[in-house]
Amino acid sequence: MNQRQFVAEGKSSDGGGRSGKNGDGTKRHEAIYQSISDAIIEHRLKPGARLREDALAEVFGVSRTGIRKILQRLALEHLVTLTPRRGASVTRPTADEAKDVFDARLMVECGLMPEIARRITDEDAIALRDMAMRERQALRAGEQSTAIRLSADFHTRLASISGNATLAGFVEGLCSRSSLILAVYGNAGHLGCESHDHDDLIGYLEAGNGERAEAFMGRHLKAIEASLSIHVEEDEAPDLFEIFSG
Amino acid sequence: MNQRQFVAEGKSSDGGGRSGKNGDGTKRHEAIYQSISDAIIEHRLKPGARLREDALAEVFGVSRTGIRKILQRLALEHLVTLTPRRGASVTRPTADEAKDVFDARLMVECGLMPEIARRITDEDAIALRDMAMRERQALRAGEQSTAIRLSADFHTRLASISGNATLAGFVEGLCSRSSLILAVYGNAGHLGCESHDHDDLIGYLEAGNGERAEAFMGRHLKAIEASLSIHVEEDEAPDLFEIFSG
DNA sequence: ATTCCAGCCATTGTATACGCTTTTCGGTCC
DNA sequence: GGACCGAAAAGCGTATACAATGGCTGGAAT
Repeated sequence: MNQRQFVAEGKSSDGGGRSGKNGDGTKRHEAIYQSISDAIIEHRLKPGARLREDALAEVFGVSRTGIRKILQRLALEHLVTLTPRRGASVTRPTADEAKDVFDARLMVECGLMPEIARRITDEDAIALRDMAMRERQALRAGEQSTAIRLSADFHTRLASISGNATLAGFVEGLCSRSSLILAVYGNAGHLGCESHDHDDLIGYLEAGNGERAEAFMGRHLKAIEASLSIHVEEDEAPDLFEIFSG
Repeated sequence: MNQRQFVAEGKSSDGGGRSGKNGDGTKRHEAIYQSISDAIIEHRLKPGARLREDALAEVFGVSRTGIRKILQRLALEHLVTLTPRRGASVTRPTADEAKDVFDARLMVECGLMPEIARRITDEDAIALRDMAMRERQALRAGEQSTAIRLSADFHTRLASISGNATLAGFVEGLCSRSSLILAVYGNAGHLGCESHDHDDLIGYLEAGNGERAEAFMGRHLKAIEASLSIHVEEDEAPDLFEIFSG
């Protein structure tokens, strides 16, 4: 069960110890952030998993300082939860949070459709079709991690076509969190955006039919949300107050 | 020009130096974050102002470590810009960014209106009217800082009534950035949400007229955006390539 | 046998130290 | 007189050290 799943990079080239102290550390940290973020989104790190600073520092060959920075960024994006003296763990979204995230996606992604239909280029459509195809392939091959990741990438890429970097960034965060929600509330075998939904959507957008794309995206997201089994699990904090208040 | 505008808190009670090492540091950092954030939103720290880690650490009586954490959080919220070896400075929003932010506000804040009209309570309305009143007072008294802050608070509070914490948080960030945009592109004397717009809006919401509130909010935000003078200042990076390419 | 308490250990929070890069200031050369 | 180059200083990036807290385990008492 050793989590050697991370690429530790060839740190043997460092010689020994703390030689290359300030060697383009920024990019290094960005790569580590991506590694952890990907592992969470692809469910290789499941909700509730503890993320110990020492362990991560050793795995990636950097000091705890850098890991802490990354963990705090992930916490701000709601991908990990930082409990004051307990450290970091992968966020386990609540039912309320899941509803909020999907409501937000419904509003923003649908609202973006008309503008996207106006601005989409041929290259965009080609890239999107490629992603949709790879997603179907991954699903058929049983690679759920890859499929989930590609689905999130599809929606993120789509939003970026709108040209609004702020909204695109927001959608990106929403998609990441949706991946976490799928990990907790998703039914195995029925996950993510199946069938040819994404292909159909590209068709509407290429035709410049923003309204139809908007309606379709609405149904698409509602279908995903409806496929979740949101059992309000009250494992921790069994609501003693409520139980004994009557 | 000493920036002693920050409350340095009574650190004399500490005795001398590094005595209270781990005394509820979390809350302390939260307070420092609020101080800096407020100073930026209220334009006491203007866009472009440099935020040196050493200086901030000394002013607030903590070490650079804590300041760095706060600065990184502010950077993620687009309130400060972190240039790799230069340190932090208050973000100077570009024209594109300003457009993105206001487009995002238009979509999200308007989209939230129907739900807010459905859920608004009497206490909400009272609190909102109070904020609107204080904002008008501040404007009349010439306290622009306070007025800007109250205007952002009003919109933020409004969004929180929707019950969607994710969207409310997004709107909060958008309002903070709007304050920065006003600092750069706003015309003095004509700033922020003037007149009785906010009061009118509360009226529509109390009447449960979500559609009318939505339309009104749309006009309100468009009016603010239109009042900006977005001169595409190309001071830095004088586009040498474009100039000499012809 | 179970529960409570105490001490230890694991792990985070904070500060400080050090190296590297960038900037700025002063001197010299053209 | 101006421009270029070198050195010093200032400030950021990273690592490491230390302190404190919370959980966990072992033991004892009921």
